[in-house]
Amino acid sequence: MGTGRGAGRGVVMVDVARTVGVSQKTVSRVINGAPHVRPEIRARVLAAIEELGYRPNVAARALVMQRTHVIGVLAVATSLFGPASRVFSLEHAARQRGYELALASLPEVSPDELRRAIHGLLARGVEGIVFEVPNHLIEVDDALLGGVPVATSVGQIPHVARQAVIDSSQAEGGRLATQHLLDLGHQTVWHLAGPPEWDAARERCEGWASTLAKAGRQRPPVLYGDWSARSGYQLGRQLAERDDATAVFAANDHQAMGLMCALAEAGRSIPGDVSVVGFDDVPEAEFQMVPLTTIRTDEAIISHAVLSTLVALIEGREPALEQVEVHRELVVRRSSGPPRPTPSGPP
Amino acid sequence: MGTGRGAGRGVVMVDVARTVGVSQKTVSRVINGAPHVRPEIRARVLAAIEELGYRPNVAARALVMQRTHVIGVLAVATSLFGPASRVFSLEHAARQRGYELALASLPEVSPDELRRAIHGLLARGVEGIVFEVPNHLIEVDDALLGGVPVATSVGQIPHVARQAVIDSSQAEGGRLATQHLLDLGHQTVWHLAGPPEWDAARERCEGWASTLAKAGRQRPPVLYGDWSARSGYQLGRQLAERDDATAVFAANDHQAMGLMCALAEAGRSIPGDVSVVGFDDVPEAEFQMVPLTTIRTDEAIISHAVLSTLVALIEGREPALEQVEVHRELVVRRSSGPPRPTPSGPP
DNA sequence: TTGTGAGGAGCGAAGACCACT
DNA sequence: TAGTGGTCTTCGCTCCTCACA
Repeated sequence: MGTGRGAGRGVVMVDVARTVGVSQKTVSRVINGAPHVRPEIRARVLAAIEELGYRPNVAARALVMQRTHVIGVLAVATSLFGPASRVFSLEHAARQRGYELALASLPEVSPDELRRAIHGLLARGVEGIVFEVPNHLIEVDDALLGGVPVATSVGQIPHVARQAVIDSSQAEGGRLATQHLLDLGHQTVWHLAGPPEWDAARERCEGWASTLAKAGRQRPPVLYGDWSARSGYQLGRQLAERDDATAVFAANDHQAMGLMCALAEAGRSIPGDVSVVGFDDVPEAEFQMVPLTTIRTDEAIISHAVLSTLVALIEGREPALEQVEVHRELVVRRSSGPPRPTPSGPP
Repeated sequence: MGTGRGAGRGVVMVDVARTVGVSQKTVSRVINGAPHVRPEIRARVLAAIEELGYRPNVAARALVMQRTHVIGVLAVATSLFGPASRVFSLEHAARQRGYELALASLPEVSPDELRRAIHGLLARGVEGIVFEVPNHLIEVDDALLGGVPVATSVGQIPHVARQAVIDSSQAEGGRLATQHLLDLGHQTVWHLAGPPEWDAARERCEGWASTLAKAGRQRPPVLYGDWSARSGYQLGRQLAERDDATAVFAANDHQAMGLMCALAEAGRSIPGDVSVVGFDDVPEAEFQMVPLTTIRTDEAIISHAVLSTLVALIEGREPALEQVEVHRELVVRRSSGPPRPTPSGPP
């Protein structure tokens, strides 16, 4: 049963036309700002629209225009700060450009789930898809996508013709963090990486590795987490046992928090015994019990760039930019400091 | 000129019908699982659909069915953990019921922005709206909503006929937290509340106040924050100066983190000098340098309840439940403990 | 001519109704 | 008379064509 009608309880364009005494086409012109309508008629039409509470029917418009103005977003791990905030800034960017988002957040990260989700998005008539998933998962091709363009900031997707890849140069952040710790006088820097399937994790790791290499420092083994505070804690327990680790760069703030928790538990002081640098500058990083030194990124810029290029592809233009200048900034707080002067002997 | 078409590059139902050699109507029947189609024909139609890569046109379907199956979500403060995770679980709940979400996240919280956002959602043809905003903002009425039903877990909305309010009994969490601290032996409990405009903040505060009252304890003044770690820190600096505050219940984990930061900065130990209890159990609460005692809630249940009732309203049924049994659990970690024995000597 | 408006076709799918077995 | 399946119309809107100032 149910009324089920989304808006305007059956008031349609022709009703507006009739109350004003013009043709339906004229009302259409007014709504779409088309020319050839006298100002006086325009005003009367607008008044009638207001009075009747008329709202255009999106479905009818989409049908005839062959456009839905819907962009799909495929996201995983939306419980994490980064992915979640990216979805919201994508939504914001989309709305600014006259599009809306269709969200598909994957509960599990499997190629099969991904295919299903893509099917779902296409069924909803999306005109483009943004991938916010680790790109090892993305086993897609043009056949599956039905020619719909895609965009991502997580790295190139194979076998897809119409795609825009935004290189957000995450490595730069890794360099900043690592160099900061070296500048403080640490011999070398350990790294709690994110999952290597994530492009962002690989790039941050690469920035770390290259900085160490350039400084001619020895590179400790990479410890891989999964972005969670828990994984940071678990890896941190290993690190806490060895006293040659005086500086650690964690791939995100939550892993850094877990690390600090493990260090505190082991009785190691921050930054006295171990300096910690995170990545993201989540709002609460500043207010940890030891305020966290971290890398701040303007994620909104990346989202806007991703959306711009995708919209360009959708509208048949060549995407303007593929490299976006992202402002990355080191925010120094209390979790990083110079190493303790080494006495000649270990404890 | 872009192609702009969302799916299936122009393959429409008639094409499927022609390749099989049946009428368009028969294909429609197969797709919608309608009766009166021989299994053999059904199989051939399905095969043709697969082969041609046919995808139903959502706009056309929506037009003729007078249904969009879109539910709007109006959210603010999506940078916070709570609102963000609620949006995602709403999305999940909606998808399970065959609906999709249209998201409108408000950058600023003003009644004017809210009206604009509602207009936007209605223009997108939403069949119902979920409010995830502090309810003091919600100045709406049926005229503005055009008769679209609403649902919320943030409290009753005045002047709206078709609405479902889910009472998630947040007060219970406040009681659990406060009682826990009293049970540990604290004389009384301070409260860092959330912004009083939020129903959730008021309820948690009420749970705290009533527990103190029932125990016959003196009630310290309420300190109001804004959910952020920063506000927790600022209020915490005030609290850190007075040594009669031995136990604090913060309205969410992030305020609790800020509080712990301020306490640590002031040299007060946790839980030795001050016990802290949060609310939400964000994933990193367990891995703070002093792991945070907090209240865990199954937010997903609330979201599902909100969506169920809204869908019931949309489909013209009477909503089944308005009160939902939410599992709230005290998670005891290291940030709470017994008070230090007072030097003057207890009785 | 140059605005300014009306009328009609059709987008893709589903429902009412009819025509065969 | 059931079960099948086809035909025609309709949803609300935009574009095209054409009529009138």
